[in-house]
Amino acid sequence: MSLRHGLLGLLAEGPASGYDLLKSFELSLANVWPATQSQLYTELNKLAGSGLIEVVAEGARGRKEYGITESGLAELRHWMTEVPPQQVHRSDMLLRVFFLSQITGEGARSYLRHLGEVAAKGLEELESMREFVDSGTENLSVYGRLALEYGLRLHRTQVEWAQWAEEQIR
Amino acid sequence: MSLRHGLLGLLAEGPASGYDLLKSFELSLANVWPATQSQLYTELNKLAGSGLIEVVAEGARGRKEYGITESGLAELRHWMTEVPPQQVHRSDMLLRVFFLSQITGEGARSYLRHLGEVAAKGLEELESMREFVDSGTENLSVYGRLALEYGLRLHRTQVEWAQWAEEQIR
DNA sequence: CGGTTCATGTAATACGTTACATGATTCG
DNA sequence: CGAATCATGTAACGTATTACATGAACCG
Repeated sequence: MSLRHGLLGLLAEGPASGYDLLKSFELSLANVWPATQSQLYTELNKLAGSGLIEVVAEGARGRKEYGITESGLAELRHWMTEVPPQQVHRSDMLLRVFFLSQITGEGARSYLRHLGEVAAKGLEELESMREFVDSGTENLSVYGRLALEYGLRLHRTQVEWAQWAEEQIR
Repeated sequence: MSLRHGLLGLLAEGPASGYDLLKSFELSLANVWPATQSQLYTELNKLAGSGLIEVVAEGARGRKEYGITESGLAELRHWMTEVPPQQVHRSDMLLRVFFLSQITGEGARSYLRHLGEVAAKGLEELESMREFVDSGTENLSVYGRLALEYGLRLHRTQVEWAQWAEEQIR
């Protein structure tokens, strides 16, 4: 249900085409709400159908630029302020942890080590992203920075946990 | 695809009915891989159909006790060791953070405060869960403890981040 | 004997992924 | 003029949620 709100949120900052929005999802929202091309175009048509967005311009190659409508803005604000955020995260990574007794001790340690490495790699990426953002060439909002910082802290936590967890298995 | 492996993992520790498994999902796996009753029974039938589990006993009230088969164990281990964990989480909570500029500063602060409170509450719950586990009455595996510790650290991180984030908006 | 718990299933709907399909325009 | 990029869409399939539906057995 939130792809819809991701699109509304982006369109609230200005008109854009499906193609533009896809790029935005790939760049800024990739870690928060990934979406496929297919899903995105379908949802745009649904949103236009229900009047939350509308085509404001048409360009070359069938390009359709969408703008958010008043009722779209209302829906966005309603979602922001009234709809309680859902706290359900599925994690196949953690699910495996529950079943580590099914493999050998060395297998378990190597799995946890791997998790640590992956998290460390993700952390590095986010750090270079922050440097890029801080250099000023890219204008990420204050709020984008908050989200980025969340990612940084989360990854650090995971790196530390993975190290700790590996040590527990002896 | 991982509900399947959650079921296999639980059945690897001993036979159980759909009803039993549902309780296990609600208790131990609720924070890692929530599943509904409907989904679970459907998946059990699929698993039995493909020979990864089998009915080992039938009880009162149509109770069917399932056991994992050799090929089920093989599939579980394959998933544990060969299939790379997916690192894709969607978070409507963070998505909202990206769009906080759409509401007032006070609205934004109150949202972040709320996130902190929710995380703090979750943290408390996990802490009492740990106490319960450590008291020894309940026998959670070493690996369950690792997952629990992950949850604790994650929640602490979120509490701290929410406080920090709220201070950034002035 | 009546309410709770045990126990299993189906149907409709929504959301997400992968693959398929097509074509216009720009740029070198 | 050919490759890359821009640009949009559909179809099939798998997974997840909600609601509906049913009934046996246990316990007080």
